[in-house]
Amino acid sequence: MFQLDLKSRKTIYEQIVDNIKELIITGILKSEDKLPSVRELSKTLTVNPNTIQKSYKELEHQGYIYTVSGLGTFVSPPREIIYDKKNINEIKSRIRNDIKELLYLGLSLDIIKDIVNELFEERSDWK
Amino acid sequence: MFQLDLKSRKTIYEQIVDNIKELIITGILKSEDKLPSVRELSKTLTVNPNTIQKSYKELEHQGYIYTVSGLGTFVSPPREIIYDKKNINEIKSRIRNDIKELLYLGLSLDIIKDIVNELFEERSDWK
Amino acid sequence: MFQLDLKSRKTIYEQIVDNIKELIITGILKSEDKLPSVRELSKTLTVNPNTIQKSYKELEHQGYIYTVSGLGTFVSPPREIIYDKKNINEIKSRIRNDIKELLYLGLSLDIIKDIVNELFEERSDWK
Amino acid sequence: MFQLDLKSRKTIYEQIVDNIKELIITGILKSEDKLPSVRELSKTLTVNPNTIQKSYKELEHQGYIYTVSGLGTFVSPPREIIYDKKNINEIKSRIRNDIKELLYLGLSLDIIKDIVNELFEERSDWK
DNA sequence: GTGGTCTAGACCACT
DNA sequence: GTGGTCTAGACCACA
Repeated sequence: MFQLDLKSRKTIYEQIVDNIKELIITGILKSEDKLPSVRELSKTLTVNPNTIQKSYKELEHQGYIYTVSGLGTFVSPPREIIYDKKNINEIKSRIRNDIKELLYLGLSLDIIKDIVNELFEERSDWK
Repeated sequence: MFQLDLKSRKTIYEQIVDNIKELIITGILKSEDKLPSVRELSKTLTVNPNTIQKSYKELEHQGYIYTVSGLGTFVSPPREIIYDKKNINEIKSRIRNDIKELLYLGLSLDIIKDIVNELFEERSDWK
Repeated sequence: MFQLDLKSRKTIYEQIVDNIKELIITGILKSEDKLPSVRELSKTLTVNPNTIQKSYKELEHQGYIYTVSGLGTFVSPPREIIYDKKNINEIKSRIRNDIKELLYLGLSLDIIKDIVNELFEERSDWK
Repeated sequence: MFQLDLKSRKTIYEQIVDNIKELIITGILKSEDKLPSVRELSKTLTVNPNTIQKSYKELEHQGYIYTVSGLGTFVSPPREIIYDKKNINEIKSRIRNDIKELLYLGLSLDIIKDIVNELFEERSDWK
């Protein structure tokens, strides 16, 4: 399904959340698909079940998945994903700061644009 | 100088690092300017001196400031800031994550491109 | 594991850094080995946990170890150690200073060369 | 005479001691030469007189210079420089560790030898 | 006055 | 249990 990077500064639980989000966004996991059970994923990732549990709860909270007790956990239909203007502005502001920092490091605007376009390329195939 | 946001999820020391970095990047703090002493900033922010020192060490580590023991802490000249792939890749990776998050939020790639281009417009006049 | 020398002019945290580095370099601590937890080492050395943590952070910073919060601290695989000019130049500069000091002590350049060659002999068999 | 590097991690007083030592070793300052007065050097280096004072005391303690009150400070004749076997072994051991570290960083013995020889070249002209 | 180290002890999030 | 942050307060060396 995906791999964890223990050396990353990200928490394991954050990585799981991000990875599953990514799988949903990219369409690898589709609406109403069943996610692996907590125990199952716990085994395949060799990670404490509590950690998986917590990740699922977070994803549920964010609207990406839902749980039917006794049946399992499933991917939510797309419409339920939260669309939040405040949130978008926060992210925009973070990107603004990163651009500033790159400029400060001596990169030219053109080079920075290239870098960002590179990032867009990474995504351009699947959406 | 700046204010801390106690409600933020960021740790105090991270906030201090980010704020000072911002002051340096925007040119409000210039090369060879003296930063407030550990104790001084500690008082004005009502934060423990150890926490300030940790922030200063992190900034020093990142190459933004340097320290003369017994004299104080100063802003590094811009060229000395570590201009290496590691640093740039870190920022690149931050932007990558932000783009992902925008996608999670349901924005299309084209809209995100527009947003980023907007940010570039903001800068195109002053560099 | 190792012992601290309270008489040394080196600070405690420097001694810890140097000792652990030595254990890693000599291969006594191998890649992916778990280091003692902060609290554990704190007890065995009868040193404050903060001091241990500072040492661990410094080692992480230098690329010798990595940390998984909640799990523990581990030895990095060798390739990941920051192999860059900065690191090597630092060591080079240390050796330069040592050569200077030997000259201060009245040794001639030739005698110093002999001493260094002796050190190379020690290694020539095992690498 | 020489320049201080404020960005260095070395203390100012250490730098002064090292620099003057170097001048004596290289023969630029010769036996019985008069050193600048504390006040004078204080001005030319724009450094606190106490710092100069302390440096001179350290150099006197190590046998490199001597003071005649009312007259000034002078370079000691060469024979008085302390020759200390214990000290030499300590330095040797430091170099051994540095070589180990370079090996660990992935450099081959031959490359390390080249590096060290480079350092010897730096000195080969003046002794 | 400056930064640097260290201790003791508390609290938090993650596993 | 693990590491990470933070406070309070002490002591040191250097300028």
